[in-house]
Amino acid sequence: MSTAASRRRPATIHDVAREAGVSRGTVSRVLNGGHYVSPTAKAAVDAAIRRTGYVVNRHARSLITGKSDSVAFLLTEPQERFFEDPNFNVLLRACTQALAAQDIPLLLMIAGTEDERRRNLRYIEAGHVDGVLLVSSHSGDPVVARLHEAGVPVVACGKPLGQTAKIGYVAADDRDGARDMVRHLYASGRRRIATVTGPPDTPGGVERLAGYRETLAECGLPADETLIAPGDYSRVSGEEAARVLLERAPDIDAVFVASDLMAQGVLDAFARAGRRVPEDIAVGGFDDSPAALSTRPSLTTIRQPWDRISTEMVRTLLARIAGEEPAAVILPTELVRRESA
Amino acid sequence: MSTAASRRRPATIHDVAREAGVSRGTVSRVLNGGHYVSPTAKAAVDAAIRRTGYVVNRHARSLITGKSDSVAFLLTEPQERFFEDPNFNVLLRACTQALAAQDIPLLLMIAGTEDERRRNLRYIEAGHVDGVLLVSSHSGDPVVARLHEAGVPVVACGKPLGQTAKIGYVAADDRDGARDMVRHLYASGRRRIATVTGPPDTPGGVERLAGYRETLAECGLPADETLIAPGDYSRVSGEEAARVLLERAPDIDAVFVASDLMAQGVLDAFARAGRRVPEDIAVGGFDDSPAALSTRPSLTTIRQPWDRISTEMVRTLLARIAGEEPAAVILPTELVRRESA
DNA sequence: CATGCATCTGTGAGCGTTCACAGTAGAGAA
DNA sequence: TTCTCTACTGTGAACGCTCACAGATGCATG
Repeated sequence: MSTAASRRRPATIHDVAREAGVSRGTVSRVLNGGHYVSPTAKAAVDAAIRRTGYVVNRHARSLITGKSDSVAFLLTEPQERFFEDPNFNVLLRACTQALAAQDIPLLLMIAGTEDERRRNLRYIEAGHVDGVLLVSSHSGDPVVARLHEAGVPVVACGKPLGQTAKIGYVAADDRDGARDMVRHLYASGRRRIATVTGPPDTPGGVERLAGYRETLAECGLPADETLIAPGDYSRVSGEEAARVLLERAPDIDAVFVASDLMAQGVLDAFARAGRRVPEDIAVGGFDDSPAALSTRPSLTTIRQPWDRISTEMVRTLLARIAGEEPAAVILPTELVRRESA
Repeated sequence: MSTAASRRRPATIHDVAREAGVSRGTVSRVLNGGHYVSPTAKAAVDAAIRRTGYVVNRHARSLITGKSDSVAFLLTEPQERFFEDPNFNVLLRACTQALAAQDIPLLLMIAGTEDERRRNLRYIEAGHVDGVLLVSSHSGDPVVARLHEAGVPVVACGKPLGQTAKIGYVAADDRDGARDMVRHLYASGRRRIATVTGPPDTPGGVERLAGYRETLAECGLPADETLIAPGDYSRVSGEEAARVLLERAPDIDAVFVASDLMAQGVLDAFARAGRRVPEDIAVGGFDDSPAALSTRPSLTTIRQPWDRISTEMVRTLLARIAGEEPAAVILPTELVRRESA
């Protein structure tokens, strides 16, 4: 060995027991809640643990309990989206934190390719994790069904589309957020309100468009399909959609864009076309991602409560693991007014 | 139970042995390389494994081998940076992939607060992971020393500053990258070349500034401290630095900015001050982050080979775990010419 | 004084692996 | 034939923990 300290053999529950003058069983009881342990014994064990620097061996524990005390964060998304989309960062970080508070490690799994998906599924189905935080937007993602079939507790981020299986999920109220934004545009006097949608196989794509349509009807504005341009959440798709809109309907005075990233592209396209925002056209985004602050002008948007979404996902998953039924949690969004609308 | 499939008791090595008509030992040997196993026996075991759907129980294995066959990705950074900096995404994803290829799961640990740091260290020092991929930039980060002291194999991303302990790391050639950029600015005719630096307690902050200084000297340009403005890698710090530079040295015709994120801020500030890029002032960034493509004008920058950095980190760590000495790996950067310079 | 109950404690078994070791069979050498 | 060597195989003993169970103690109740 050449490293500084040779790793000493770590203390076991035996060492602690001997040190404290009690049996293994008593130490184990102290470790697991301390019920049926006399105060004296508990104190002795606590002291012994501190003296020996004992830390439980999770492998040994898992071997007998059959639980791993860890959960997977499984991302089944095309790579690009993970690279580009700052939402994942926020979600991932918040989940890690919420789990860390319970001393549960998070295994990060990314299944971009078919091969990675197979590998990850095998790992999960082998029971190496107690549950899965799933981030996947494709409707009909086979992973969802597979996991459900295998009996692995799952909580998805966003409502899984086209899924017959009943699985738990946590989502922001996309439809309501969209309504808020379109109402806001209407309230500020806009009457030719277009939209750039998300992909139709994602909950956000579907729901935000639905919210847009509902609100137009509610405000008495005519439904006009030329005002609807498709996007795929990427920046460039926003740019392209904006070009399409300007060509098809040059008289638009507002656009509700289904993601901030696309809104960046829209702003660029408008700038290049010489349209002023918000004077000529108001632009509303969705997400309140960090990018929304750095656009010029800064972006009026719908805030998704990522911190709450994450903590709810973790809470729901742990409850699920503990045996509760799958539940759906819908969280409210919030309109953030900035310069673009 | 209400879930679809009740989790069946998974097959053990015993089941496979019985099914194949051999002993546990033989199955174990097949699992671990297949040496000293007859072709007949191996075939029988392989078939039995396929039939039973056997997957090794890693807890049982770890219990006896003393290895966890997993590694931690430990991030000890102020939160904001993780949120904002797209580099982490790329690094994290590539590391996950490189590890997945070896069937080694990655535990994500984020130590923003002192409490999280303690918790994560305790976990790592308990031997729950075989090694650590460390992303930490603060010079004198106590985590580095603690891990080294505990004898845990560590590979850092970027050279750990102010560290007496000899630990392995993988880094891009910051200094050389900076030189390339400044030479490029010089070659395009610029003679008043300023710089916005990274934090002085990070390797990137130090080395990129050193490269800048060296190249100025090499080109015969005078060293002028008023041309050096400090930043902290954040967008706003770039904006602020640009303002400072314009005030102190209004005649600058180029700026080398030590990160793309800061370069965004610089571009904004210049746009607001009415300076055209690149006509009046050329701007060069560093990182080639996704954001570099979406600025207006697009950003000329230095590409850090994140994919190679990640694979090298993983390779080095696994070698380290296998008993090799710590090594330093320096990877070349590349100048990416776009519109801003 | 026996009985019951609640609280506490120690003991053995077993979780699913790997590893060291003992053993078997067959080939080739003496 | 006998011995040695190599290729292969099976068997117990661990690894460090939890869990079920059996005892032990003290106290209230009949």
